[in-house]
Amino acid sequence: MTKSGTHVPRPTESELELLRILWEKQPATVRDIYEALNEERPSGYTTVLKLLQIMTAKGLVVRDEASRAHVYRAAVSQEAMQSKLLRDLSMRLFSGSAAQLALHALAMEPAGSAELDEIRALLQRKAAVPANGHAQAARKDLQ
Amino acid sequence: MTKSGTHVPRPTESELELLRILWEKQPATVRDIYEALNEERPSGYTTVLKLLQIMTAKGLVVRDEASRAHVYRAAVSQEAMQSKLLRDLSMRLFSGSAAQLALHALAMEPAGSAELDEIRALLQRKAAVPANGHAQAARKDLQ
DNA sequence: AGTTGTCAACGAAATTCTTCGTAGATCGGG
DNA sequence: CCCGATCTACGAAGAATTTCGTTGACAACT
Repeated sequence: MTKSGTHVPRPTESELELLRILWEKQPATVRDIYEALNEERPSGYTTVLKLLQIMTAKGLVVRDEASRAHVYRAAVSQEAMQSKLLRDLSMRLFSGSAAQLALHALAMEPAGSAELDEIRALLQRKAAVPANGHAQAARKDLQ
Repeated sequence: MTKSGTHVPRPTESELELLRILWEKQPATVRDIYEALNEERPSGYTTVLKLLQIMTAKGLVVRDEASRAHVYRAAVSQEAMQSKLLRDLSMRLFSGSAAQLALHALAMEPAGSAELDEIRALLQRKAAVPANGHAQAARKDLQ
């Protein structure tokens, strides 16, 4: 029973590790993922398999069972998961303010990286469209 | 044995909940924390006590056993924990780039909030002093 | 056809997390 | 001095997480 429900749960530590690999290399078989994971840390084949089965049940990944070696894909995009976990952390530790979170993250960052220019551009855009505009488009993903 | 070692571990879900309360109200007794927690969700007194004992062993909180009712304090400031978990998340999900993380967080945020001005100011400062790295993140963290 | 290798499924052990009941010590009043 | 309230410590149950061994199916090679 594949719990075809709507809500994608928060991945655990290990599950997120597999998702990272999937976003990089999907579609992928258990063996693909197993080998990629073992370039980062040692792990058994059936360990990976079991995790993927659990993740399938949770709805974190989807699989194609057509060939003998099942083929897996992430059920959510990396961007959606980033949004989800950021919102999560901002609730948990930043009084729900993603802007506070961003401010803190920027303060930790060395100056002069290319992303800072992107951020300036984003702020410019936000200033141009005062007080809502993107707000909705930007927050349609979670839940 | 109180593991007075160097590394403060990542708090679990519940531990972080207690830390949030402590940052707000410390120093606090078990009862203080218990009552504050129960304004958010129901929980038993000994549940809170046990958690605090575990957190003491982990080094997440420190306690003063002078009076009969022990008095607890967070062992790390909220800012330090924010940095720690942000770095964590950026490693786990943003290829280690806190700037990417910040960019994503900002994109989720409604425009026009007061924090955006702070961020503009911060970027201004970073532009003025290029390539200074961690100088700013090093500002007062502990109390 | 028999042997060898790969696969998914299952179960289960080890660990961590969460919750709370119970016991024993201590304090304040009567 | 005894009673009830409050406190810490201890242990343990239940859930979630992480890991992997074993089994049976299937395939591929000889």
